[in-house]
Amino acid sequence: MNIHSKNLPADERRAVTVETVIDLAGLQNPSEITTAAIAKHMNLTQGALFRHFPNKEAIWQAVIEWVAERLLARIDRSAQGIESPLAAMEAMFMSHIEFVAEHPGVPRMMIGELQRAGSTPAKRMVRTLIKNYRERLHRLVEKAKEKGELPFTLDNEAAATLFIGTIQGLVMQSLLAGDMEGIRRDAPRVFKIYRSGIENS
Amino acid sequence: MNIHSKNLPADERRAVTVETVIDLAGLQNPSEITTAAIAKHMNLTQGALFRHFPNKEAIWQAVIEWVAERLLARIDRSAQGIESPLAAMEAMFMSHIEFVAEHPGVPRMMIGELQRAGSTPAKRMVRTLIKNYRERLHRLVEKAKEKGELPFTLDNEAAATLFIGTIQGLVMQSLLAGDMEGIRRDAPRVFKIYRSGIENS
DNA sequence: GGCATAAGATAGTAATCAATTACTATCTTA
DNA sequence: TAAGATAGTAATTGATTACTATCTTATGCC
Repeated sequence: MNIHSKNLPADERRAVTVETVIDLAGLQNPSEITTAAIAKHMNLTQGALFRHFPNKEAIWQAVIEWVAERLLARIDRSAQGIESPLAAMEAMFMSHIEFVAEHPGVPRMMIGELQRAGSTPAKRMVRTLIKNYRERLHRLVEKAKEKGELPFTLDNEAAATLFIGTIQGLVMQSLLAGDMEGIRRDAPRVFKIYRSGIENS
Repeated sequence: MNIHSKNLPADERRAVTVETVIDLAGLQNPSEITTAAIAKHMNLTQGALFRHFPNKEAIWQAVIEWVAERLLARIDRSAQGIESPLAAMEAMFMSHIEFVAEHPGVPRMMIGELQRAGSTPAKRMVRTLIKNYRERLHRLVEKAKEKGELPFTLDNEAAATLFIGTIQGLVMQSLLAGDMEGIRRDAPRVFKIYRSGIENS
């Protein structure tokens, strides 16, 4: 019943599909990924995909769901057991960067999804993900203020926006350079400036 | 010979096309803008577009060219005559934000272009634009160090990455909120943190 | 006022897309 | 081991895409 047998159970086939899409998104413009390309990349016929998903939108929804679960779990785990809220924020930042470096297709998909007009199910999921992300940041910033690690004068919302924006900026620069690996090298240098920024506001 | 007469000279028609594409990019996913949509939005038939552009790629190229010229001119003008390099950087930041708020389609197009695989002419132009942008930042940071406004220990490249990343992050949050106007409100708050960051590194 | 030409309209083309169909292979279980 | 359930194939659908060929009209010049 493993991945190499021809006929997979529906839930495993869906899982393989999600991984395939994330793979492909690392190689090409996510909005140009066709159902035929997905199927080919997983040695399946195009029509078979629709045995497991009602339509293409449902595939994207499943992918975003996968991302949201993994990313939040990963950053939560990275911050676990760290006393200092500021150190926890740094751990979150680095594990987020590590996640993105491992799955370069992920930020590309999220960016592509945000570009879509209106309110698709997938776009709503991205929104929810970032809302949850901001809430975690907000709690950490508040704790840091209580512990005296950050000044009470710090603008919480701006700090959260810049935290996420810093990551998004790093992703953009990597897209520009066509090299998502370099993000591991640049991230600590950029975070250092961010940290100085919130510590002195 | 104005915009409302039916038959425009070729160069004016091209100019109108560029403006139309930027308009549309503010309303929908740039990668989903069809030549039919462009033509309809400017009261022209689809086929007529190809009297003025050899293919669709050339339209995108013209748009990016328009953006690169205007944006660099605008930020250069905003920094002109400002003694303090740090104040000049702030002026650049704010005029960039103002530009983006006026033309919400612009960052969406740039982001979309960066997503494209390989190396299209338009993508190369985006790359060049950002290279020029970084050079301007680099010069200002160096001048600021000489004048004692910024510490010599500051990491120039990280500072440039975070400057651009901060803007990109603000754009992303606006895309998320579906409201590019709010960027004017958030920008000064976020820049304040960025400024503290580079001043204390 | 007639005429050359630039600009636009009309009506196509071939290619590509997501989705559906009729059918077949494989697995599960009674 | 027979029979139903599940998963996959191959071919086809209508819609949409960028692009083109041909015909028509507007504009500027002498």
